[in-house]
Amino acid sequence: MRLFSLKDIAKKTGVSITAVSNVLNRRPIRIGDEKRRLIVKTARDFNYRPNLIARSLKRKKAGAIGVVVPDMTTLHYPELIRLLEVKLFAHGYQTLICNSQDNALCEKEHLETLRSRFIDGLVIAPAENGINAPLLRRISESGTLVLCVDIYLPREKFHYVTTDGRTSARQGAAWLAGKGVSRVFYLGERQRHQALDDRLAGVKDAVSMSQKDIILCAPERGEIHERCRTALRDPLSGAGFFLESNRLLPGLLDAARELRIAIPVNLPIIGFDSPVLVINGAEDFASWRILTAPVPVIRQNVAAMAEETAKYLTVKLAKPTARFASVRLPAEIIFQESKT
Amino acid sequence: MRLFSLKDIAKKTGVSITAVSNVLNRRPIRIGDEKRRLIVKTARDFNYRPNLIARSLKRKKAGAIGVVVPDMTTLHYPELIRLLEVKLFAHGYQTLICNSQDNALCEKEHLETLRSRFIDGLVIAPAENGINAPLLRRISESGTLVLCVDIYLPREKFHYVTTDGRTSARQGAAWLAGKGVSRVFYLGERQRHQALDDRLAGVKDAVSMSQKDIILCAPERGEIHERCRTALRDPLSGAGFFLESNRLLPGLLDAARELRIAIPVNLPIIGFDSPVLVINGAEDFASWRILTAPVPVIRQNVAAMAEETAKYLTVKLAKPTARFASVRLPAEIIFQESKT
DNA sequence: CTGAAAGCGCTAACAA
DNA sequence: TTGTTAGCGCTTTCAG
Repeated sequence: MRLFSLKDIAKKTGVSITAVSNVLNRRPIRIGDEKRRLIVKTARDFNYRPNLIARSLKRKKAGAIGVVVPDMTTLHYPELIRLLEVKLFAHGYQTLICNSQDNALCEKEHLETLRSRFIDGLVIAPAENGINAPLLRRISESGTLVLCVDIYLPREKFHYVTTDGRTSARQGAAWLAGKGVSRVFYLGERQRHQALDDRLAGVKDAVSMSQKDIILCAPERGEIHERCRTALRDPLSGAGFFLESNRLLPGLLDAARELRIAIPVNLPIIGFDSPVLVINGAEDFASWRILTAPVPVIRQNVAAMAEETAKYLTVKLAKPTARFASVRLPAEIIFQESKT
Repeated sequence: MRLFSLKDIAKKTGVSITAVSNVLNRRPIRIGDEKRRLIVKTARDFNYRPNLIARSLKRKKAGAIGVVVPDMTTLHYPELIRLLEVKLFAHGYQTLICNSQDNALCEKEHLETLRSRFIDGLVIAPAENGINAPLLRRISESGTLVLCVDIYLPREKFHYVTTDGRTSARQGAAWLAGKGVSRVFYLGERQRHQALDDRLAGVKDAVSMSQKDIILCAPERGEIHERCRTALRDPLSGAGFFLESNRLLPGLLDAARELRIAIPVNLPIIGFDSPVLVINGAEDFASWRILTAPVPVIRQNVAAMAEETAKYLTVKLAKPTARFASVRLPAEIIFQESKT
């Protein structure tokens, strides 16, 4: 079944297709009030919706924004995407969300597909530290707005919206030092990118670290458990942990539980992102109980991130000459002391 | 900048556009091996990608699936969407994910937009108990495959993939009874739909309930806290809670903590979906501590849900005559006894 | 002011 | 076997 088209309305009202198009698109074209009203009325009566595909083909713009993230279920991405989707839809843009699974090939496929759909803008948290940067450059040069979010590529000219990880990490590490921690372990992701390196740099700014206290793992609980166990077996006077992301926390808790080290009382910790404890069995539960008091959290401002991203896109798409600087948003440190 | 088009290739190779189209689309058309190779080679050399917009306009199919859910950040939706996206992309479909915010108007807007983009299929967890069913019917009649997921509309003819909530709820409630619970409180969502009513029905199948022990709240922590406090103030010999969804758990824990009722030792509970405890402050932490042992969880099989959904779409799109029955997937009850 | 007409890149029916 | 051609529904230019 066909949707109602401009032609149908033109036929019904006895005016030209052009006239209908002009009226319905509110173009500043003079036309008789009589006709205008008739056109608007018929369009409404028949619930006319422009065929966005035909329009895109002609305009070479789809009214859509592509969003490519490594994983839409972890960290702050779900929330970021949700906020973005709502804001962009309010501005008349559809959002095409893609999972790159932190895999450059997969990301490339998605980018090519998005491109051949004429997206107007692309928001990306690049996979594998920007291997696809050349492709991104081509996309950008072909007229699509490219904006990095969360993960940015320092050697590329793309604008970005991210968190000022270095400053917050410095503050977080300083807090650990203030708690009497003399040996800071840094627990981070094996797969690196600039935004993560910023955090590590921030910690190094605040406290002196030996290379072997930097533990980089795949975000896989078993591996983290093992690496942390090894680290914690040493006599640990004055030890503390800085977590690059609290999504690594479960593994650390597993290790602490095994070694019967209560956190944070016997091992102060601090990390990025709110700890999310999913109870999927008695094992989980036992590990969570090793956390005996609330720990401070470095929380990124996801709402502001979405806000800035949406603003950049909508403003710049409406007025390509608008100037923008990249944004590094401050994170907030929640020093949540127990009040029990 | 324009992308490479069929015409460009035709010009470069000196054959007709049709020939190029046929070769590149692997249509069973006889053509000289010489030419075929040349075409394929030039296409690859210039990194040709078909203009999907033009193709959609012609075919009236976009190679895209719309997915509309009430909220893509809560419950099992993020995981479901992720799995779907990966599977569908592997089959050559792009996924358009939309948030209806459980708001019929917003949902309607999204549906209209999706429709005017010629999606091939629509996966929807309908908002507000299916107010937009007539629109869905129109979409279905206009040739777009419509499939309900998670939330289904019993009075409509759309196929669906959901969880057999009634059976699992019955088993869960029976477990409570087995634990010596003689008075089951049912904590559920105020906004109803069939899949939720199924759970309530299941509980009623297993235990007799008085109407006033059914507590229906907005999924808002403060309100839940208050309602649960009221319920728990009565002398509560033999009380237990059935949670329609463990996303309501935080409010219950707040109330239990206030009244110093340890869960589950003094108040057995069971509920749908894995409990997710986000620590966003000392208050949260204190409330989570009132949970002193693991509790059983009724876990929906999200992977199977995504699997069935993707299968339905891909098979039925490839072969519209294929017959399918709606699916009610069994949930799994995780009786996670503590081993500490 | 108004409308006819060209064409976006692709597909498919039809000629040659 | 191959190529020509007529659109898909919309926008936009250019005559009337």
